[in-house]
Amino acid sequence: MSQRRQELLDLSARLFAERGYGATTVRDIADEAGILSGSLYHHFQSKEEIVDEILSTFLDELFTSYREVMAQDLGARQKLEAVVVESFECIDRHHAAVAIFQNEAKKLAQSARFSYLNDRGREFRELWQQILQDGVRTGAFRPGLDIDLVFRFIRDTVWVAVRWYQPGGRLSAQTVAAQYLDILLDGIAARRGRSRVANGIQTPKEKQRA
Amino acid sequence: MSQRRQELLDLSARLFAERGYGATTVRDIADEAGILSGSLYHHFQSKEEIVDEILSTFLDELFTSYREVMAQDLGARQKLEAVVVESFECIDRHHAAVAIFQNEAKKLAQSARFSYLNDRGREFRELWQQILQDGVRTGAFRPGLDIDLVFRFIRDTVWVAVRWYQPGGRLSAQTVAAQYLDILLDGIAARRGRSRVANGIQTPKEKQRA
DNA sequence: CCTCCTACCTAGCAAGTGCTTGGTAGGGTA
DNA sequence: TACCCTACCAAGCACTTGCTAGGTAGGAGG
Repeated sequence: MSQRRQELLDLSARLFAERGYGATTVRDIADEAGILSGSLYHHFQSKEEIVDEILSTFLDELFTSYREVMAQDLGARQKLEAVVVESFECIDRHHAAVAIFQNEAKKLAQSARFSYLNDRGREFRELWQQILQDGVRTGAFRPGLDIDLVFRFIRDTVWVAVRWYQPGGRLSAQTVAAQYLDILLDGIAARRGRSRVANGIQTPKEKQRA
Repeated sequence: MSQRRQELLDLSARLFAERGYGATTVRDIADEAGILSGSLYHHFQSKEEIVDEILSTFLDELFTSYREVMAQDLGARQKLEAVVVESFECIDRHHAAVAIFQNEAKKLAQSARFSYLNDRGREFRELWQQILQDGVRTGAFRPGLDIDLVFRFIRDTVWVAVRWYQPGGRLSAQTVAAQYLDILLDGIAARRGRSRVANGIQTPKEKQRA
């Protein structure tokens, strides 16, 4: 993979994230790169190939780290914490790709070329629902949870954060993840007899390093 | 307002929600209506006017009901409950308009015609943050909450539900609202010595009726 | 020196885009 | 009868879209 090609991918990802895939023209991309639109076709076969490569690269990395977490011997609550942290770190590292995925996946997945988006979505759901079910079974999470509903709440809240989260901004991915887990696990209502301070959540990776 | 015009607005809203505003052509709308694209311009001055009317009608109604809630003499927790319920009911009633707002507001708001979207966004944020601040001050919500962060979590989770919520489906807007509030207020973690059963949250309106 | 390769340019095509212009059928009103 | 109004059609214009075909500058390797 040539360096120039990677530059064009990064730059395209930024524009797709900002303006949307459909609203970004090949001329926009070329302008940003300082070349003419036709010259893009020396590097890529089509506009679709660009967004395809952006998304599949990102998804491959995300699911690799998800599977690492799931392979570890952890309780449901720790798995949930680890996966949430992993997700926010992914938003941090692949900000543009996550934004594109959020905004365009539904439309793109209708085309055969992007059918893997549906597969990933299914794997994603099964992974989260397994964590939730395990947690309810072992007593980590409270009984009677509507797994389907809780899954959607978590999924949406985590990933939609890409709309306002800024890598390198006031809040680090780890801080946001910790605060989010705090709300998700214990709620925002006041309560007595229990410390509610952010309690130093660690990813499995960090525990390994320590 | 002619009846035909309202039909065209509803139909356009559906298409904009499904395919996106930019990706829906005036020919798509006309086809769906069984007329030719040029004929649309008898009813509307432009494609922008269509989406403008869809969004402003929806937002006017939403903020009317929000202001009703805020005018009532309620504690922070009840206000939060009422506003969440009101929001989910709004998703139920104006499904297409909410979806359009979610997906297109950011881009549209850049144009002068849609500057009111920014105003609404600001009023929206101030309203929610006031509830959260009151709640922390009066002890209804736990101290030390990052108001800014919590606001974004709530806002995103409530409104992004439009992506999967189906009016007339398995879950009613009230059920979803109740379960969501249950998670938001008390979390999903197991805990002893307190009933965690869904606890019959009522909107102020329902309390008036009762 | 010659050949090849990478990265680009020039010019343009076919298919669409929002929107305009001039016209018409059919119903209500005076 | 004469007129007007609403709701539409027919045709097309100016522009933008993704993409293509053929060409070129400059460096690497024999």
